[in-house]
Formats: sequence, C-alpha cells, structure tokens
Amino acid sequence: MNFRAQHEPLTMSIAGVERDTGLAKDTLRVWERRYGFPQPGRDAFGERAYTLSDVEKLRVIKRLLDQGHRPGRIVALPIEELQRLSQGMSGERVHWVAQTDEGEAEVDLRDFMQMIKEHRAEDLRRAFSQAAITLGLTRFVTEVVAPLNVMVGEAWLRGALEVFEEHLYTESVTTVIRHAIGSVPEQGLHSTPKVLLTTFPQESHAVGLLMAQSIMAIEGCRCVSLGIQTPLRDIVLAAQAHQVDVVALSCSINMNPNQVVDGLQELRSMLPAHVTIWAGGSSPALRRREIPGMVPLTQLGDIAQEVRKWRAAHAPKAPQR
Amino acid sequence: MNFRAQHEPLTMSIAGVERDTGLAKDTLRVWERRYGFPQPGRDAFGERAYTLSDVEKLRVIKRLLDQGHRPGRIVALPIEELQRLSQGMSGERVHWVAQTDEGEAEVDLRDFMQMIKEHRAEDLRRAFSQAAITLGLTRFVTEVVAPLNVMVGEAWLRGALEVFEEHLYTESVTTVIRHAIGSVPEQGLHSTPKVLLTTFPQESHAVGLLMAQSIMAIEGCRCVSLGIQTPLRDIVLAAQAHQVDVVALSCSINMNPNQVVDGLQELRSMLPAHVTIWAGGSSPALRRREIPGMVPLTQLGDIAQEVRKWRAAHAPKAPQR
DNA sequence: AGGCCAAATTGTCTAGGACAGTTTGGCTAA
DNA sequence: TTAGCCAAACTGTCCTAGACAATTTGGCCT
Repeated sequence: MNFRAQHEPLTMSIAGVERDTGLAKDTLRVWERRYGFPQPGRDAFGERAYTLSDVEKLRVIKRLLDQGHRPGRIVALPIEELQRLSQGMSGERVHWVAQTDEGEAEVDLRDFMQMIKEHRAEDLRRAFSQAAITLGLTRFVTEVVAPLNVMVGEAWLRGALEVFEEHLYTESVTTVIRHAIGSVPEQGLHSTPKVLLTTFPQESHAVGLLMAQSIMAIEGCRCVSLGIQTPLRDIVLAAQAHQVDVVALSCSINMNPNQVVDGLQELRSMLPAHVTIWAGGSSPALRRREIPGMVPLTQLGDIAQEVRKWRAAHAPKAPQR
Repeated sequence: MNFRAQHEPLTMSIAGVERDTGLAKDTLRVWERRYGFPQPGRDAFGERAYTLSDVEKLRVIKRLLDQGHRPGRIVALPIEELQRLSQGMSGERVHWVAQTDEGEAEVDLRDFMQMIKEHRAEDLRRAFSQAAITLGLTRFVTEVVAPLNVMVGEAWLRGALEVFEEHLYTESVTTVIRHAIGSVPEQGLHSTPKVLLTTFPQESHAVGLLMAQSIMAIEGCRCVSLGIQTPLRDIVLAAQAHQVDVVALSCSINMNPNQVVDGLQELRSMLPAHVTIWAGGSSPALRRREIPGMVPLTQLGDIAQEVRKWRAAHAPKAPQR
C-alpha cells in the first residue's frame, strides 16, 4: 500500500487514518457501522478511502473524546456543531503573573505563550532559563511551569495550539528543568528519603515527573528516576533493587482515572508496607477517591510538606534538614 | 481488560503481545493459521492467551525478521533453532573498549553493564559524566552510548536485563547527554543548517534522537527538537513554522519497517523539495530499501559528514547542487 | 441528596476469506 | 558460467459481520 498518497493524497487509507488520528482501525470500522460516520469511499481495490475533510473531522472528534465527550453523542454531528463544542470550554487563565520578592522583575506567563505561538524557540528557552535563575527552581516550577502546563493543555484542547507547538514547549521546559536539577548538589549516601520516581505504562507525559523530581531534589531527597512508562512489576522490582523508602508516581490529567486507581491499588498490594507511595499529578482520580495506604499530592507545594512529614515519622536519631 | 495480569501475568492478550513484540494483531492471527505458531490458549472469554515463553520466542523471531529472515522459514522452528540463528550474528561486541588519545584511561563498556545490573544508579551516572568529559561528547556518544544501546537492547531481548534496569540506563544516559548538549555553545542566528529533530508517532525511544542532536549541535547546526512522537502533519507544519533546512528523523529498531518507509515517503511528498530529510537510526528499513529524496544515516558518524555535504551544496553564493 | 440496578454504549476481540506487492527459484538464452 | 525473465509461492493487511465484557447512563426507590 505504499504507492498511495503519492502525489496528491486526496484520500487516505485506514492505516493512515489510524496513524494520524490515533483511532484504531477497528474503532473506525465500527463507527462507520454504528454511527454512519465516517463513510469513506472505496479505492480501486475495494478498500476504504477517507477524505481529508473526514480525517480533519475525526481529529476534532478525538479531541472532544479526550475531553470527556462520548462517541455516540458526537460522532454523527455535523462539523459546525463539533467546532461549536470545541469553542465553549476552559475559562482563560491567561492573567497569571509571578512576582519576584522585590515585586519588580515580573514574569508574565502570557509572554511565554506568545513565544510559543510565534515559534521563537531560542527565545523561549532563554526566557525559561532566566526565569528559573531569577525565581529559583522551586518557584519556577510551581509558579511558572505548573500554570503554563495548564494553559498549554487548555489551548491545545481548544485547538488554539498545534501539537508541534506543544511539543516545543515541552522540550524547552524539559531542557531547562533537567539542567537545573543537574545543578542541585548531590545528596550523600545516607540522606533520606530515597525516592523512586516513575509513571504507569499508560502515562506519556514526562514533565510532571520531572517537576516532582526537581522539588524532591531540592528538598534533599535521593532521587532515582526511571522515566515514564514502567510496568507495575518493574516498579516493584526497582523499589526492591534500589531499596527505596518512597515510590512516587506521576499521573497526569490524560490518564484514564480507572487505570490510575487500579494501578495504585495493585501497586500498594505488591509493595511491602514500609514503602510509602506518593501519587502526584493532575489526574482527577487522585482528588476523587481516597485510596488506602497512599498519599495523594495534588499540588506541587504538597511535596515539600510531605517530605518533612516523612522525615518526622522516620527520624532515626537526629532529625534531618 | 484491566483485571487481567492481576497478580502473576502468566499469559498475555493479543493486544499486549502486539505492544511488546511490534507484531500486528492481524499478523499474529495469520501466523497461527498458516504456520501453527504461536498456538495460544484461550482465556475464560475465548480470547487468545499467549504464554510468556511464546512472547519470548516471538521477540526472537521479530529480531530475525528485521535481520532479513523470512517468516515462512523460521516461525515454525523450535526455539533452540532460532537461538542458534540468533547467535551467528552481531559478533558479541561486549569487548569493546574505547581508548583515549593517550591510550591510558580506557573505558570498558562491561563496567557500565555491571553497574546497570548492580543498580548502582549514582555510580552509573557519574561514570557516564566522566566518560563524556574524558572522551568528549562526540566520542562518548559514538563509542560508548551507541554500542551500549546495542548491548542493552540485546541483553533485554535475551531476558538478561529487566525493564526497569533498561529504564535506569536510559534515564542516566539521557541526563548526561542533555547536560552535555547544554554545554555546547549556542549557535548564531545565521548558522546553517537549521535542523528540526523529531520522530514518528510510533517511535518511543528518545535516546537516539538525543544522540543525533548532540552530534549536530557540535557540528554547529541550529537544532530545534520536538522530542519524540510528532504526527506527520505537525512535522510538516513545524518545518514551515521554524523555516528549517533539514528535517531529521530518528527511527529505532523497534519501529515497524513498513511504517518507517511509508512515513518517510509521505513526509517527502508533503515537504517542499528544498527541505532535506535525514533519516537516521537502527531501523532495518533504512538499510533495506532506498527511498528517493531521502538521506539515510545508519551510522552516527555519517552525520558530521552529511552536515559538511549539505554546507558544500548550499554554499551562500555559489549555485546549489 | 444518595444508592442501586437495568439498559445502553463502546472498544476490542473473533473467524475466515481475499488480494496486491514482493521474493524465490527454475528455466532459457547469451 | 552468467544474466534475464516469468510463474509460483509467500506475506502483510484489508475485508465482513458478529459477539461480549466493561463502563456509563439514567430512571427509580429510598
């Protein structure tokens, strides 16, 4: 099927649509059967040939699904209706301003959004670096990156930001935070707690994890990060191998809440009781239900506090800090 | 299907096998029909339940396929036979030793493997940092990281390395390379070529991309990285928005070769002709077939050379090509 | 309000058939 | 021997149509 889409890709194969929209082939076929959309034509070989406008519409639908809408209600809707739905949401938090102690050198988050939209990659990274230095890493992460994440996420949801623009933002922030973490003095072999950081396999956002790591590093924890997407079994194995005191999971808003709850419960049952679990991130699951044996950290500010709590509870002989 | 693999995942669903082996569901079913392997049992719902040893064998088969073997000849073979075939390749590069100019401070890759297996996270990162400083970034990447990637990949394939150990390796290398890239002096606004780095949506390995970026940065390219998994459409949009001269894609051995070829061809047709495409990485697709309008970079060493070639062809006043 | 259950919804699996594109391997001719 | 050619075999991906477990909804009863 290579020769398709050669010069003027007027139509697209089902595999291409799957790749472009993230909707599985099975799903596309079953939607056609059930909702009558998409209704692709057939090429010379009898295979589905989707028009580009159908693919465009499918992209909008995918976005609305991620937002919480249900297929049966929206798939058959005309494109105008879908766009109307895309518009009316998320109430504009653009006016956030972080102030330094002197109240002088203000950091206006709108400036960052501006740079993202104007694709000023170098400027953006420089501005982040500067903000990190001016505010300090903790305040940079909590007062700049965290709200910017929300703004960028909302803008993407509204369709006001392209995927590649969001990628550039993520990459820039990652670079700056990782650089800053590297500047935090390394902890001695016996500083506590030792924390294993990672995410469940379904999580694809790495920035949240990095933000948590930066705060913990500043608070003097020994951090071992496995990056994102570690299978449950391996989280347990790693916790044992590295003899950690705490396992910290980052669960972003994009994860399926049920997977979050299930995963945390199962993890709790597989880890020894003396290992604490911290579950952080913007996942609504963490706010909604309480899970026994688990500390929810729905705000970045909670981390420092929880580290102190842990130390108080595990004070060996001389309290640290 | 969340409750499956509850405590001891003795079997795996077809979706899990697809995810773990990269073999499409359709392919797995058709192999079963045609070659009699794999012959999965059925769970309580009548759905295929693959044993872990079958998955293991499928992984070996996948590797042999990427190597050029054909399914009909090997799928039905017993595991011993497959392993015999696997042996006779990639002559055990474990004895690789990078030497500094003085031939004195040798870097033995086995030491790194040792640290990974012994979970000495801090030591590992320190050792990487030191090697990067001793050898310089270019040699560190080409002579340490590249062969280590192969070794780690093979060890994982053999089951000699757990997933979390591979994650720790990846995270450590990432940290060190990113740090090193940060130390490369920034390029002026008019240095060329300007390169957009990213991967296709199916690619999940970020290290290869980072390695390429580090070499390009050293070679004086202006790099704009979008990180991994950018949709085709957004690669094109980004190339336009950032006005880049080159789009560099990283395709690891884990990607489906057909997706690589299709993706590259489609990308070529969507990008203006004056934008060069560099396709690098260990994907067998890059070695196998030649794709018109595309420069394959199957070795890291090719990058520097290709940068020079590009500059020669695009000299400021002299006519191009 | 809160809890419970039936009904509707939805993604993913199943089976077996088909076919286009690629590779192989044997035959012929130079 | 080597080179070229073609039919046969191979192989991945698409097709249809049905089924069902898991989740969500929405009405009903406390």
